[in-house]
Amino acid sequence: MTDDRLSLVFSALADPTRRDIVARLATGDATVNELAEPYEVTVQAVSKHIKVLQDAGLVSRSREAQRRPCHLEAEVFDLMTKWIERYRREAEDRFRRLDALLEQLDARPTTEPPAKEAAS
Amino acid sequence: MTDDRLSLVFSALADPTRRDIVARLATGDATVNELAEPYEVTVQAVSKHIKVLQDAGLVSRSREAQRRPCHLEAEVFDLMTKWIERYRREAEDRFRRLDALLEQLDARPTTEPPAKEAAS
DNA sequence: AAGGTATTTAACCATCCGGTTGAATATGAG
DNA sequence: CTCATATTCAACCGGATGGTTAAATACCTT
Repeated sequence: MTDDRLSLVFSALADPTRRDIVARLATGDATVNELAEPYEVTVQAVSKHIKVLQDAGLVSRSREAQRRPCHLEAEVFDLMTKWIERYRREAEDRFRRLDALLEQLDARPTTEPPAKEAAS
Repeated sequence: MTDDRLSLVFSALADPTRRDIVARLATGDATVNELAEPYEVTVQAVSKHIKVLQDAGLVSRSREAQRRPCHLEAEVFDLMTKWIERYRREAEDRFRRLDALLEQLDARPTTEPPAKEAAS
């Protein structure tokens, strides 16, 4: 159902542990075991979290002996930012227009009725 | 489990229908019935979606006769943008530093061995 | 070949989530 | 009061999700 990229990214970041992992990876690459260490959950659970982040394109892996370090892919953030900014801007523009309209109405003499369709 | 605001917001936007509703609300307020019209799902399902958006602070309601128009609250986007931008910046900075380091190494004379412990 | 470390897979479980139908509530119109 | 409209609440269902334990895989070391 949620196979589009944006859904995967938002969904991945909806979990606090996963956001935490992203925050940790922003300071440098790390292995599953290193990432799992601070948490109480098993390393398998963290492995699953990383799978989710990977499927969302937020994390990539490499190989280095037995280890498989995780690397944060920052570009994916753009996708979110673009979406967010678009609708925020629209909503704020609309708000600004409404605000201007109200100011305009406010400027009129209050003796007149509220201008309910002043036909013609 | 996920009662923090950021989780609620990301989780709310992880659903395509809900993102669609947000997009729709960015162009103007609308009632549940109006919002439900374009979709195949029942109006109850849309009502639930709106509840989720409301709990995340993305949408507010008012009353107007029987209707309860939905209004998009754009400020909440800031929370996400801040979080996203923070880690993107960190990751990009790190990338830039690594890039610079590689360039620096690249500038060295290639006649020398790759500087990996010149043992034996 | 044998053993240790890092990681994933498999099977399972409880809970959450998005959807349904059906009944309840709230408000306005006759 | 009664009816119609708008919305929510309640109970239920199937599939996803986050967690577990136990076993398998991958790679290095000896």
